[in-house]
Amino acid sequence: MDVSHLIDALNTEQRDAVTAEPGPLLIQAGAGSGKTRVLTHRIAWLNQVEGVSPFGILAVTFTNKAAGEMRARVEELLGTAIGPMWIGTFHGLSHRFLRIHWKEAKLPQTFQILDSEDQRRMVQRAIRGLDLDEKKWPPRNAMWYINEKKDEGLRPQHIRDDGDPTEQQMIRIYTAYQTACDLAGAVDFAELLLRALETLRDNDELLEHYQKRFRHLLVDEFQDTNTIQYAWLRLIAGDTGNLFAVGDDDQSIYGWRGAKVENILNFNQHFPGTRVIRLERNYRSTGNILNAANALIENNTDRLGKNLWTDIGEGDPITFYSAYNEGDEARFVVERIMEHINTGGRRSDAAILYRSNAQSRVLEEAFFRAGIRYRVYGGLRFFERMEIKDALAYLRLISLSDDDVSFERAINQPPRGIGDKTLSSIRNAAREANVSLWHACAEILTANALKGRASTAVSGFMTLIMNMRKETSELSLDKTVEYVIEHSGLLDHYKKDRTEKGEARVENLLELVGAAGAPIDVPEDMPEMSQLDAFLSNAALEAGDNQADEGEDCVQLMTMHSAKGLEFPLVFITGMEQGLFPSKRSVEESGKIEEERRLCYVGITRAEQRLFLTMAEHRRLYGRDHFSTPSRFISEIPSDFIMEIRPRLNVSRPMVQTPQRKAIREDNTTGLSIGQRVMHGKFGEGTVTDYEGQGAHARVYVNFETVGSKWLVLAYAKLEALNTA
DNA sequence: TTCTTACCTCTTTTT
DNA sequence: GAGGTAAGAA
Repeated sequence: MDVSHLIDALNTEQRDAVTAEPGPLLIQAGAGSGKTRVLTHRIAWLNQVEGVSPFGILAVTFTNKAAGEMRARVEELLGTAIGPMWIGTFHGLSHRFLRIHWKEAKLPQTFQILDSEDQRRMVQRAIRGLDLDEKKWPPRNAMWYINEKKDEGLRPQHIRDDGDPTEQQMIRIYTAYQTACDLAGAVDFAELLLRALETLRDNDELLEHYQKRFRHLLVDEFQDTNTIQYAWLRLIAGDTGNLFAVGDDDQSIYGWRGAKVENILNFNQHFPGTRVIRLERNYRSTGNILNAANALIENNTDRLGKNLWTDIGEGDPITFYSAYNEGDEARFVVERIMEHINTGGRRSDAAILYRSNAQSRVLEEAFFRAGIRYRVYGGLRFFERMEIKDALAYLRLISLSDDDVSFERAINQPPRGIGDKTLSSIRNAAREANVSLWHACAEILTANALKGRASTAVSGFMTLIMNMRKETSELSLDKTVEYVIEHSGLLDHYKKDRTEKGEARVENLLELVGAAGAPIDVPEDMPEMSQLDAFLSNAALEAGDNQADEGEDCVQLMTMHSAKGLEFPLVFITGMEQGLFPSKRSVEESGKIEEERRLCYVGITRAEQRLFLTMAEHRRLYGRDHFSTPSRFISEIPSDFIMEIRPRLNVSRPMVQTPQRKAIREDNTTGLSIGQRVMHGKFGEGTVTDYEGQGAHARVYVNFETVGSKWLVLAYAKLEALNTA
């Protein structure tokens, strides 16, 4: 068979990777080195040359987008559909597994998936159920704790509390939450993975079956795998499976949510005889951009080490612009993009990257004023919108009335006279009898334990749900959705809101009907799943895009995290300020700075031709003023590759409102003004960026060049004011 | 019960 | 500065 189309366009290293003998393989793929191409060609190679059936291949990614892209590209290479191949996200594939083996996993057949918001509510209920103060035990923190433990594969009984009361309390919350989930047939994201892992591990027959079936495993973005994902891979790979891992330790930017770079660094130990292949040739960026990236990342210590190169040529130097404030920064960016457009460039060539989402607003305003179309990534997505979640709650109740999260959401939305008091008596009854809210309602009603009005309202709600179930049982999915938004009263409820927001909500609800009309493929190995359940699971797992017109030619705004895996001819990294990027927190916690630097590396390597770095000397963020020095990352880029441009003279100096603001706040009794350079005996030189308090309590916030920002009490810290030239 | 006003928090994000 | 939650007023 002629397989030249699979290898002809590849360089030597890529070809080595694609055609390697079976066995553990670690591909160190630098940014822009063609890793997706290697992955997809490897799959095609396995199938066409090694004769591996699509059934025997499991390929896993982190995002639905990446999974979809991989599937499409493999199908294109093979010229045929590859339906039975397991290509998907860790969560998607675990979900598929659990739908098939729900009995072994001890789940109800119609188990529901909780998204983050559902999960938070569920944790909140557990906390209230334990009679804990929500102020002291914020649901969100408890949720983080639970997810962290689940991501490490830990159940409450596995956690050692070491007598720590906080830990003990968290374990109690975890336990209560898990009990509630099991009762409601609810599975959160982390649970999908953990439950799949446990089911496989504790069931020899299943394990043997899947180990035999999936002789070839391929993983993308391997540096982002966390403990449980890695355990999942190792379990399925077994001792003889072939794991093909593609990753880049320099692009590991998700340590804060449990990703373990160690999985790459220790790969050899777990898989003896691992062959390592490095892809260092970059096909994306100019020499200047790559050199800057290489020099920056050199400052990290824990690296496998690699150096990107290109023969594209040097290209333009990187530009650094220091703006007066965030408005001036935005203006600079907009002007550069205007120039680009005026010389025939496309808007979609340009990406504006920032560290935190809060930075997008000023940029958005500037683009809006300039009349340039833009698109912001991140934020609320379609299936996460309030009105959509309301409608989904009704649909879930139709499918499984024991779903407590949906019950709480639907029962008084739209308002039907069931208030806190009635609801809490239902909750209590449910907790005491250890049954779902729905079940408790039924019992309360037969026992006649509610007052007249509440009783009518509650039984009215139950009848409504039961009627919906009956009336929609024969309807198609989109007709079901239509029926539900109509008869639940949701549509009328939102129609009453005549504001723009309300109108958008009504539109979204109608769009949901449309979404339900689109065909959804229930994979053939999940035959027992109803259309409705498939739709609901899909809604949770793939929350949908946040903006409809994706194909439009517009400027892209996003965080550096969400830019990973993307590339643009023209890239702006904004907010290059000490304290913002690297973030204040990462400077304070030791060891965090390296991940921050990797994030910067990711940002830089997104650029193909032109890269602009900008900062604002003065920035208002979260309603507070910040005065900053340039990010240390700027100085880590050798001056050969970067060109600093001075502000232009025709820019009217924007208002730095310190005088008025001082009057509003309090008198500055520190004797130091913001922006003042100071010298500290231990910390060295720094700049005053804030102050607070009076007399003996007066403190100043100083941004030191070497140790970052610190609050200092003036009475103790001997600060020497320096003259600024 | 429901609507309105005060208070708190606040990196990064996918599933 | 905004969004979400919690206590007060109609």
